[in-house]
Formats: sequence, C-alpha cells, structure tokens
Amino acid sequence: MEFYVQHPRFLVAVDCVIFGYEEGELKLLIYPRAFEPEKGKWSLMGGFIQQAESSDEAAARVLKETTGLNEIFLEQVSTFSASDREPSERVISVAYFALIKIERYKKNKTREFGAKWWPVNELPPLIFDHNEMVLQSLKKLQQKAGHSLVGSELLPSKFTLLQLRKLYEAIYQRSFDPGNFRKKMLSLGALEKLDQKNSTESKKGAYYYRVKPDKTELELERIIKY
Amino acid sequence: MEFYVQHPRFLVAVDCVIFGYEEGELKLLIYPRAFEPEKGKWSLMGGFIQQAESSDEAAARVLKETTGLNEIFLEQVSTFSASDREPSERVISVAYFALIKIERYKKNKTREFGAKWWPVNELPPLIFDHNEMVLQSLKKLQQKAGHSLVGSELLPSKFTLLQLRKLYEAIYQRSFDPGNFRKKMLSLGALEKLDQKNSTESKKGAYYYRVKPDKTELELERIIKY
DNA sequence: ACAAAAGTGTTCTGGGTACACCCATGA
DNA sequence: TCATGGGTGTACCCAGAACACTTTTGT
Repeated sequence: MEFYVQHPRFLVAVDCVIFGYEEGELKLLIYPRAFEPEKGKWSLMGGFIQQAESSDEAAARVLKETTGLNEIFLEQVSTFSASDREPSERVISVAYFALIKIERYKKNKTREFGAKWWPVNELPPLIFDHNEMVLQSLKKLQQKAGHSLVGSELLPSKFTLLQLRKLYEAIYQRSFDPGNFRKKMLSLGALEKLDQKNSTESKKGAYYYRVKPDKTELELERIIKY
Repeated sequence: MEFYVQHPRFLVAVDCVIFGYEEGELKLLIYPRAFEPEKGKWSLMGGFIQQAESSDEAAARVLKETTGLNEIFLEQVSTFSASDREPSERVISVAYFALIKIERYKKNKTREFGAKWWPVNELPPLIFDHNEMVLQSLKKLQQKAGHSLVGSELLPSKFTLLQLRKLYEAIYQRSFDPGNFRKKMLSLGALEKLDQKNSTESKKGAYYYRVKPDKTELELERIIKY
C-alpha cells in the first residue's frame, strides 16, 4: 500500500455533452463558464468528481444540477488527459454524452446558468478540448442510433414517423427516403401505433407511435448502415 | 483558480489489455501482481499516470516497460471509477487495449515479470474489475476488426489467407466460409500478393500476402457484418 | 489413392434504394 | 385544385451465404 503514496494525484472532472432535439435540429446545451480560467467563454457543463463518487455518478449529478433532470440517458465517451489541456492546472476529464427531451428541460435553469441550446453544426468555439469532446460524442450518438431507437430518448413519448425521420436526418446529417425509412422502422417491431393523430405537421394527419414499453432498452439489429 | 483547490485529488492509473495471437488462439498477456493488495493474483499490466504525462503516454510507457515494445497499436477503452473498485485505496483507472505480434515480444520480459500469455476464453479470475476491462476490450477489438484490417497488427508482416481467417475466427469466436472470406478480403484492395509461398500449413502451399503499405492505416468499409 | 487446404465459380436470397402511385386535407 | 405529407407497392441491384468443383501435393 505504501507503494501507492509516491504517485501523483490529480483533479478529475466530468464534462457532459448534452444533446437535445428541437425544431428539426440537433442541439447542444452549452453555457458560459462561471469561473477562471476562461471565464465567460462557451463551455460544456462539467464538474469535479467528489470523494466516494464514480464518474458515472458525477456526470449524473452535474446533469441534475444543471438541467434539473435525472434518470436520463448517459454514456461515457472518452477520457481526456493531455497534461496541458487546461492552461492553469492539470485536470483529467471524463467526457459523457447525454440525451434529453428538450420539452422536459427546466427553463429556469437557463436563467440560472445562462445556458443556451445551440445547433450542433453551428457551434461556437468552446474552451479547452471541448469541441473535440463534442465531435467524439456525435460519433458515439450516430453509432448508438444505428442500433437502438434513440427516439424514446430525444423525442416526446409519442411521435410521428416524420418526426423520427427528421431526428435521424439531423443525427446523420443526411436525408432518408420517407417510404423506405418508414418500412424499415416499422419492420423492427419496436414501435406501437397509437389511436391518436397529429395534424399540426401535415394536412392529412399522421398517426402517433411510441416505443413499445418492453423494447425501450432492447438492442436492435443494425438500423442504419453505418 | 482557487476554485480548483477545494476538490479532491485521485490516483489515476492505466491498465493495458494486451492481445496477441498464437497457435490459432487469441491470447492475453497477464501477470501476477507484484505488490499488495492482491499480491500474486492475476492482473492486467498497469501503472500510475505521472506528472506531465497523458494517459495515452502512460499506457505506452507501461507497455514499453512490460513488453519491451513501442510503437504498437493502443486504443483507449473506457475509464473505470467505481469508488470501491480497489479495496485499499481509491484509484481511477483508464483501460487501454493493445495489439502486439507475439513473435516480437521479448521473452526475457516473461521471466522478469512472470507474465503469461493466456487464451482469452480460458482466462482465470483477475483482480478488481479487470475481467470487465477485458470484456469491453474484446468488444472494441471486434468493432475495430470489423472495419480495419487487424492482420497487420496481430500477424507477422506476411501471412496467408488461412492465417488471416483463423485470426478473424478467433476474434469473433465463429467460423467463416473459406471461399467467401478470401473473396471479401481481396475485394477490399488492401492486400498485396507476394511471390513467396507458405508450405507449412498445407500440401499445396498458399501465397503470402501483406497489407499494402499505404493501406495500413486506412479505414475500410465494413468488413464483417457486426 | 486420399485427405486437406488453395483457389474459383455459381446460385439464391434478403435487404437496401429508387421511385411510382394513391390518399387525405388545408389553404 | 394544388401542394404537401401520409402511406403502400414494386422493380432492381448488390452483397452475403451456401456450396459445388477443380487444383496441388504430402503422406
């Protein structure tokens, strides 16, 4: 055990790449950093790991503190540890990505932290290596969306196939053939048609669907060739 | 900056999941832990991150120290941070996986550390969460092998298609149709046929191939449906 | 002669893609 | 009536899987 003491100790942080989906665009929740260094510059939500807290727990805590939400999807992306990644002092950071329904996001938190939902492909420069974290997270999100239905994480609990398709188009930055997309998604057997229709987005009105309760966590076949 | 000081600091380690390939089997290099706690139990190669050293650099250093090799393939897998993952003292660990050619591995290192190449699917229980690290690394390796040619990392510089297929069968724990596998691999355009033949593994003798020099780092199309 | 890998060719199928087409309805 | 999305059907193409078959050579 005395073998341990001679080694250096480090501040370890988590940074959260928080994805939301709104107005046909994939968005990211970022905020102006509240303290030095780089105070005021755009940054991901982050925080230091505390004693007796795992990085998963720390990420969930940061998310709770900054968005008011818990029990949301969170997945580790990668650890960033370049010794000069923060100019003033060395910090090792574990990046996480989160998927949240913007509708559930508490607006008052926006005021509290000055946070802003920003379209992913128009992001301003972020501090340190946060832009790189975003890039890697987007890749992970694409991978995840490729074999599990991210609809339930990013869309309201009921959604139309148009909405689901637009979401996938936003994630992959490409378009999908409406007919083929519909058939593919339905063929997976994870969607349940509801009796309700949505008439706000088309004249005819489209049926709502939801993810079947038992399929929410199911790992599906490859959905999108990727 | 004074904001930083109030937060706890942690020992941060790297653990290396070292894959090799020998006698038709995918193997892992593990060794008996040299110090308490859990001294003598089977463990991955690991070490603490030093000042001014990134986790990537630390992993490369550990690999160099324990195998004598450098410039080998290394990729971050995940960070393990459960507060009780080591019984005596809290250590956060970043897991890496490495691919090495066993032929290049210095045998003297085996004696020095008591290390042993162990078939992946017959692993003994390892300390702490090291078995979980291995599982995740194997998944990452399968992913990597699915769209880049791991032959150049794990096989000698020239190899037959039988050897390459056996390697893929070991990685995916399944069999591939010899004819189809051959056609698929050749169709990628990343292999170069040599004039030499190998006669040790078949009566007829099979031509050696090597990965085209400019294709070693190329990200290829999806090779294996996965 | 036979076994076993090397190497090539053929057939079949399923999924993806492109695209045509009808339906419903608000403006 | 026309534009727009909703929803269904069809034809084609290609990659993968299965498998037949021929070649070579050591035993």
